[in-house]
Amino acid sequence: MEDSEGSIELDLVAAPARSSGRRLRGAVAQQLGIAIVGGAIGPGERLTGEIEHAALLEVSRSAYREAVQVLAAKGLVESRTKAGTRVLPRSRWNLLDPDVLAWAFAGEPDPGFTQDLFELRAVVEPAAARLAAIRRTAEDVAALHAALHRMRRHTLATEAGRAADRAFHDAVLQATRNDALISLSASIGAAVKWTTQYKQRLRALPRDPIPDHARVSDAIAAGDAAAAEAAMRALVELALEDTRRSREA
Amino acid sequence: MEDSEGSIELDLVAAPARSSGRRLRGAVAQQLGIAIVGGAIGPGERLTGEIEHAALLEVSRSAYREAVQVLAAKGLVESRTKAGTRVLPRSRWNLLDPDVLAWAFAGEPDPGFTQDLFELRAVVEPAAARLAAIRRTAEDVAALHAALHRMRRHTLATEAGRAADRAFHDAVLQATRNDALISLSASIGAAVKWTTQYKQRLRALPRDPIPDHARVSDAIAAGDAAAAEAAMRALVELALEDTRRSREA
DNA sequence: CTTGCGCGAATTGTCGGAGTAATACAGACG
DNA sequence: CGTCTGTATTACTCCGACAATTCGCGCAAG
Repeated sequence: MEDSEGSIELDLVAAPARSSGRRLRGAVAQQLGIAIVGGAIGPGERLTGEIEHAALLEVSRSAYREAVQVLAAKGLVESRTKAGTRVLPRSRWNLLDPDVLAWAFAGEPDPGFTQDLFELRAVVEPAAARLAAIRRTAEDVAALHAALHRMRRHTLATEAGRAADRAFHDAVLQATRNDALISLSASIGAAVKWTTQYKQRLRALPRDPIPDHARVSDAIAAGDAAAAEAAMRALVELALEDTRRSREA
Repeated sequence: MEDSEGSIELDLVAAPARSSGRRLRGAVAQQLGIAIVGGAIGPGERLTGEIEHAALLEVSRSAYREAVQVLAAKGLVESRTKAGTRVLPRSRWNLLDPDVLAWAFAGEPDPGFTQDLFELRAVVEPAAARLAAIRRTAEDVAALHAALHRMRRHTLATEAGRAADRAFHDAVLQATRNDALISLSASIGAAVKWTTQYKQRLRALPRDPIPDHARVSDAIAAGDAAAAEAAMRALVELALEDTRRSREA
């Protein structure tokens, strides 16, 4: 391959950024994943030609195949002999997979899908707050307070502040002691991250989010399930309203 | 490999059942996945020795590596140079991934996790029924009626009946027109499938599930959001009670 | 003319081996 | 006692070949 560069200038796919810690196949998977989730490839039928596609990306067939395995594991593609590997319909995708979510928000996020994620939060998080209020331990309350404290110090304008925001929501899910909900935490957290970032990008946030979060924290600490649920519902709905307003603005 | 069988009788891992349509690597991934999710390997640190482990399973390194990539994509393991591939803590697993769910229920299902899944259903499905009542189309109502009809004809004692049950719940999620919830449908559906099967296995179902489902269907068809949410909540809670009772019996 | 069967070609699947890169660990050094 | 460097181990990448599968086409039989 040491002499192929002279004749072929097919860098159009942009050399996979392997600087990102991820191994080469991870970069290939990310690249293909973004192309698929972003709609650049389309849920019809593509990716034919294993060897030629690998050559196009300037990686070996092994690396390309392992990347495709990752995509197949997330339900994005399906490989069958003779028929090639085709992109599956969107309904088969594991949209809540953290990687898939990251890929979905790598480009311009789809407003409709962002709305869907907020709706999911509106369904899950209030119920989670209710369970958390019933089952929280002293450690859970401490984690909530710590996250809230970090949110106060930094604002949502800084990455540290947004990380604290995610830590807060994660702490609520953790306190439910429900493995299925905790697993959703990774997805919810990603949704919170991307939507908050999206909201921030358009204009400075118009409202102080601290009181909303404090109300949730206090209700959970007090063990008041109904109040925790109501406070969290208000929080999510206000966040949704902010996002919608900033999109229309 | 044609002569290796004579000296080595290490079939203890049981020849990967590749008859199941799945390719060899899929069988390896399933085998490892069940071992991990089932707790046979433990979230500590294992799977060291890529070549030797591949030899143990009597597959090539390529197939073994691709299987490991699948597991890594689902958050079960993490590979790092020099340190080997270690099983990640349970909190990092994508428990809602359909494959992971299937592996979790391949052996004896963990009662605690089953309880967690029911709690997830209790959170998501009533809210989904509410949204479905608001947004359902004529096609959605037809799908609900068709599933209900199939449930009436076959019972939950037959596979066809259980498939109809899953189709019913899937139709509700579909009617929400929310991609995130629809994506959860695959997980919820798996949870419904396994828990129903688990319930069935212990003793004949003590209650007729048709009226509960019919109430949900009618409320959604009528566009009555509150009634749909209440009916679905009752359905899930009764199902949970059945499961709990059959576990204690 | 229609229908069924089998052969061939194209594509993914599987294999084994060689060389590279990264890193945990230990030992030397300040 | 802390830091640095070297080394050994492990996964990562690449390569080329062969096997398995299956779709499509042509041929033959009805």
